[in-house]
Amino acid sequence: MKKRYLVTSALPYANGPLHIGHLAGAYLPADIYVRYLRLMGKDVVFVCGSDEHGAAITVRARKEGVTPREIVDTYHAIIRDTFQKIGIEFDIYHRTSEALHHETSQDFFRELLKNGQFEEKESDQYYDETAGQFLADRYIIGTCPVCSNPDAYGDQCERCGSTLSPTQLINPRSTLSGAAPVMRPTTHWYLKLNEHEAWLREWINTGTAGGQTLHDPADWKNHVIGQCNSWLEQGLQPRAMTRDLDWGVDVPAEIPHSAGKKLYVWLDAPIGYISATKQWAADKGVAWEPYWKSDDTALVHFIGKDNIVFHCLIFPAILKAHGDFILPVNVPANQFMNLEGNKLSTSKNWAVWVHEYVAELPGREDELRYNMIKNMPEQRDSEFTWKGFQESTNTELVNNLAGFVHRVMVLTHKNYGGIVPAVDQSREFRSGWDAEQTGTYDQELHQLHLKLSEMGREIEHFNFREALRILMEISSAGNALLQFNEPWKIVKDDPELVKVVLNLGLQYVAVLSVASRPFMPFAAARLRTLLNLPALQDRQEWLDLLNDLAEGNPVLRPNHALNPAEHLFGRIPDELIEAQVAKLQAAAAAKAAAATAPAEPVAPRFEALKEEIQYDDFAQLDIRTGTILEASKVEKADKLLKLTVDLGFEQRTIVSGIAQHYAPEAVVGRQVLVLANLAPRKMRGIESQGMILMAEDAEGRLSFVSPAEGWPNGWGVK
RNA sequence: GGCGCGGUAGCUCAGCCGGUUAGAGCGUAUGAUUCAUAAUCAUAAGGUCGGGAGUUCAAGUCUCCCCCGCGCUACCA
Repeated sequence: MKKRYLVTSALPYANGPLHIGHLAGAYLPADIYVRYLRLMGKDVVFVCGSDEHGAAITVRARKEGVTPREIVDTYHAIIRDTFQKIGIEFDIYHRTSEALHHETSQDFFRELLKNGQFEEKESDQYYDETAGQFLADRYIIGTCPVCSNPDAYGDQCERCGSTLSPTQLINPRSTLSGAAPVMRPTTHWYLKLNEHEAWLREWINTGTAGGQTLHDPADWKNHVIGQCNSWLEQGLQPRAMTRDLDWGVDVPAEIPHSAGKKLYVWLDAPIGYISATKQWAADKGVAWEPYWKSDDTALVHFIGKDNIVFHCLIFPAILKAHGDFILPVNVPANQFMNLEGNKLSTSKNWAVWVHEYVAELPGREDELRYNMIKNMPEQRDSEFTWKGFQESTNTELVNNLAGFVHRVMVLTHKNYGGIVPAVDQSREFRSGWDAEQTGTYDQELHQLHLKLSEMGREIEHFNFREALRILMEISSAGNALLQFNEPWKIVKDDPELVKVVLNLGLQYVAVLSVASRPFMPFAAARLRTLLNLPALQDRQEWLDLLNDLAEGNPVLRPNHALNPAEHLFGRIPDELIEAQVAKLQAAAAAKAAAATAPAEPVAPRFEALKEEIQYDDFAQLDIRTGTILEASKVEKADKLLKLTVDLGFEQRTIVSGIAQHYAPEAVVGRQVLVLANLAPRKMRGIESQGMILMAEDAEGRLSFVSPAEGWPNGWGVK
């Protein structure tokens, strides 16, 4: 293992909140890894931050009539808060809008320029002559060539998901002025990636660079290496590192032609890792360089699969081009997590938003973490379902884990008043790991040692699901230990054996209190409290535990007093997941409805006037004031409400087609106008004795028309 | 269109460089048990390893073709 670790998670883009896919992809795995390293006493820094630049943010700001700064401030706060609540514990959560980051990125640009890594190239880009500026891809909309969506963006069509370039759009227009953009030449700095191709190929496939072996490619995931080779085989092309943008890091002003140019995301976001480290070091009063420039540091990037080539090829090329910097020792990219059979989609609002989860299911952070780790998309895309979430919580966390802890605690309280009993370590009993085997105290502690080190090994190799499985194996073995030895039964005949079994059961729980922390930090803390052990401080408690177990030292000493038994987890009732599923579907349906609604407000088209009539024609209508007394839905009718209306001199039953606009309870007490001499008519078996007058607009919205408040019922309208 | 990664029990997923009867958790069935949030433990049933062909003494594991999912990428209107 290396001397120190620098762990990064992909910077979340600050124009929206986090969903479970983000969590499962880049943040939870990193958090597990880092928490484990801390418990092993390693020197580790875990950095992240908001990625706050780019056209998508300015587009959104324009649409909402606010400044880009307001957008990023809002989401930066939400995201930071969400991480904290779900227990993702960064050493620093920075942001790319900080001055420190701008300086760091600009220094990188200067250094690369000085090293001759760039070539200036001219290309044609769309330009808005009215607004007087070049247009980022996002600023151009037009008809999608694939699905004919008239409002596709220049980089992507949000309806069909196609990746586009602005030149593919049919009838492109600028979102700034609405004008058709024109092509105009512009100059940018291109990183000569082609010159880095050879060493990147060797580094990816053999782990060696500059004659030095830096990592073992066998430790990298298949899909990561495959994706990189896919790119390498097509040949790397120079890539623009600057853009014509209005929200980002300026190309340093002293450089000719820099006016109006911003650093493109690849010279911005990943360098955010470095800026964050610098800020952390400054806050802490330590040097940042060893974490980025020392061979005995392991740099690990946690990302989603969409980010592979940038973290495995482009960013390493940038680091190498700069010189001094180390390369990542691994980039354990995860695949994607789907939701209830469909891809997560922000634009379709098909997502479980983490900030909503922590608000709606407070105190259940670990239940989500557990299910996400259990289904983490480590090797391929995986799936989150609310039903699965309920099952994993109820069967594994509540039944197995919490059940085991509770029965050991209860039995100890019942038999020994909550005091850890002293034991005769020579006694043999049935091992929890094998019903056929007898075990001794020493052997069981040794077995726990093996399981704990096995878990550590899996975590070190980014096999978090497997590590979690072993955690549950310890709990199951604990349950079996009780089951095989039946302390509740033998307590009368062989009290000494009961002491051994329960003491050992408590050692299992103590091991769980440490081993569960990387995965379920909140539950781990509760376990420490139950056992009356000090809270974990990330001071190599895992390592100490390994050593103690190896030497046969129990974690909980005889006569140690426990706290009262409490349940570690609570069941998730059916209603809770039904509500979440309904919410998910409603949100998606609302979004779909909004998408099909006319995109632009069309000029209102009033109905043509009807044929002229005489006063006598009007006088035939007997319109009266009335008040709705009762209202109820008509069965098997979507639109109908059955109303009882007071006309002063009598009450009428009136069936009215307003159910889709008004809930029954919302119309009771309402004053209305009633066409009182309309011939009765049966609707859905109910005779309607009149008609409620409503105003209706072009979109079919309805509104009651009524006399002024407090007007008596039964009087005519002239 | 090209490239990459996947397609394994009802469900969610492991299976490294080819080698005894293909694994785990959940679910199901049966039995045991009652300390514990109708929890726990044991046993069993269940898969022609996407389809086809080939290499090999031997293939889920290698090669080729096809189908499906996902990702990256090209090009065209």
